[in-house]
Amino acid sequence: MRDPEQTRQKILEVSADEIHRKGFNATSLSCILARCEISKGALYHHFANKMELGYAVFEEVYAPAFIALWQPPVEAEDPIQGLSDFFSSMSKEMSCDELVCGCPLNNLCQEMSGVDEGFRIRILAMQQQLNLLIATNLSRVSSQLQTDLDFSQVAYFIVSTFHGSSSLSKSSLNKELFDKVIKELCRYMGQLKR
Amino acid sequence: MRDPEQTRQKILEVSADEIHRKGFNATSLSCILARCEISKGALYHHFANKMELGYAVFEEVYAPAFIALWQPPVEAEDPIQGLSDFFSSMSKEMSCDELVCGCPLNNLCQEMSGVDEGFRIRILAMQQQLNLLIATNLSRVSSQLQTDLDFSQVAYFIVSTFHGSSSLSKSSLNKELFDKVIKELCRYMGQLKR
DNA sequence: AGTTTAACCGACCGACAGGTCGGTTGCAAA
DNA sequence: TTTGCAACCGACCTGTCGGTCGGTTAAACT
Repeated sequence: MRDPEQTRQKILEVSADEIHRKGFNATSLSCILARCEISKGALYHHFANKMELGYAVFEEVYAPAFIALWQPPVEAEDPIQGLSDFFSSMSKEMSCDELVCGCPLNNLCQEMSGVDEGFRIRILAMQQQLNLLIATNLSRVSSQLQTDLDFSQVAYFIVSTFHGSSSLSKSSLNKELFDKVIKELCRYMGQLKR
Repeated sequence: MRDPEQTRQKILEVSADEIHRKGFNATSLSCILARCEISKGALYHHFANKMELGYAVFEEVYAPAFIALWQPPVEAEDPIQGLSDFFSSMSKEMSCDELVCGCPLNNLCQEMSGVDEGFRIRILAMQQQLNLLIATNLSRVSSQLQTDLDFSQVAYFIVSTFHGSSSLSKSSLNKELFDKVIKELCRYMGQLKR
C-alpha cells in the first residue's frame, strides 16, 4: 500500500495540472493535498517547499512533455510541413478548455520569469533548447528555403507567434482567434520556401 | 489641501504601475496605500473593492494609453512602415526594465482572462478594437498589398507575435530575443507589400 | 456661527496562505 | 520478535491578504 515513489509522482502530476490551470501562485497546496488525498506532512516529506515543488514539476513534467510535443513535427522530413500540420491539428483537435489553459511554458514565463530567478533560468534554458531544435532542423533543409534567412530568428518568431496566439484564445474563450493566427502562421511558414 | 479627484487619480496611477509590474493578484492594497500615502479608508471611499479598482485602472489608464500608443503608427500614410518603425523604435529606445514588464494588456489577458469575466470582456473588447484599427488601415492601402490577404487575420497575427515576443524578453532579461522577433516581424510585414 | 456631509483615518476582522513539528504507522532488516 | 527509520499524519503557527466600520476632519452652504 505504501509506495513513496507513486506518491511523489501523484503529487507531481496533480501539481502540474493545477499550475497549468491556475498558475503557480494561485495554486494552493491544500488543493493539491485534497486531490492527492494525502496530508501536508506527506507533501513536505517529498518536497522542501512550494518553490522546489514548482521546479520539480517544471523539470520532471513540463520539460519532457514539451520536448516530446515539439520534437516530432520539427524533426519530420519537411519541418515546415511538420510544424504546419502540428499547429493545424492543434486548433482542430484541441478542446476549447485545453486551449484556454495555454502553453504551460508560456504561462510560467509570463507569471514567474520576472519574479523568481530559479524559474527564469529554467524557462530560458527550455526556450533556447527549443530554439536550437527548430533552427537546426530548418538549416537541415536550407536548400529548399529562401536564402539569407536567420534560422534562429525565424525559430523565435514562430514560437513567439504561437505563444501570442494562445494568449489571444484566452480572452476570446473560443478557438476562432487562435485559428486565425495559426492560419497566418502557416501561410508565413509556407513563404519561407523558395 | 483636500482634493478628492487628485487622490483618485493618484490611486489609479500608482495602481496601474503596480499591476503592470506585479500583476493584479500579486498587487497588494497595502503597497498601493503606502506609495500614495493614504489610508485604506481613503481607497475604499473611491473604489468599492479591489476588482472595481482593477476595472477602473483598465478603463481609465490602460485602454486610453493603449490606443494612444498604437493609433499613430497604424494611421500613418503607410501603416506597414508605421508599424515597422513603431516596433523598431520600441526595441531601441525602451529600457530593459520597461521591456521586462511586458504589455499591460497582454499581461492582464494571461493572468485574468481565465479567472474573471469582468476583465475578460474588457480585454476582448480592447483586442477587437485594436484589430479593427489595424485591419481597417491595412485595407485602406490594400492597393499596395498582396491580393487575397485576410486583413483581420494579418492584424491578429501581428499583435500576437508582438505579445509573444514581449513574453520572450521576460525570461532572457535583455532585449536580444525581443529584437530578433521584431526583426523577423518587420521582414514579414515588408513581404505583405506586393 | 452653526450645520451638514464628503473625504479620510486606522484599528480591527475572518479567511487562507505556506510552513513547522511532535507524534503515529507500516515495512524491512537484524 | 524486535527494532529502526522512512513515510506519513494533522493540529498548529505566523504572516498577509482583502475588506469593514465607527470615528474624525475639513470645507462648503445656510
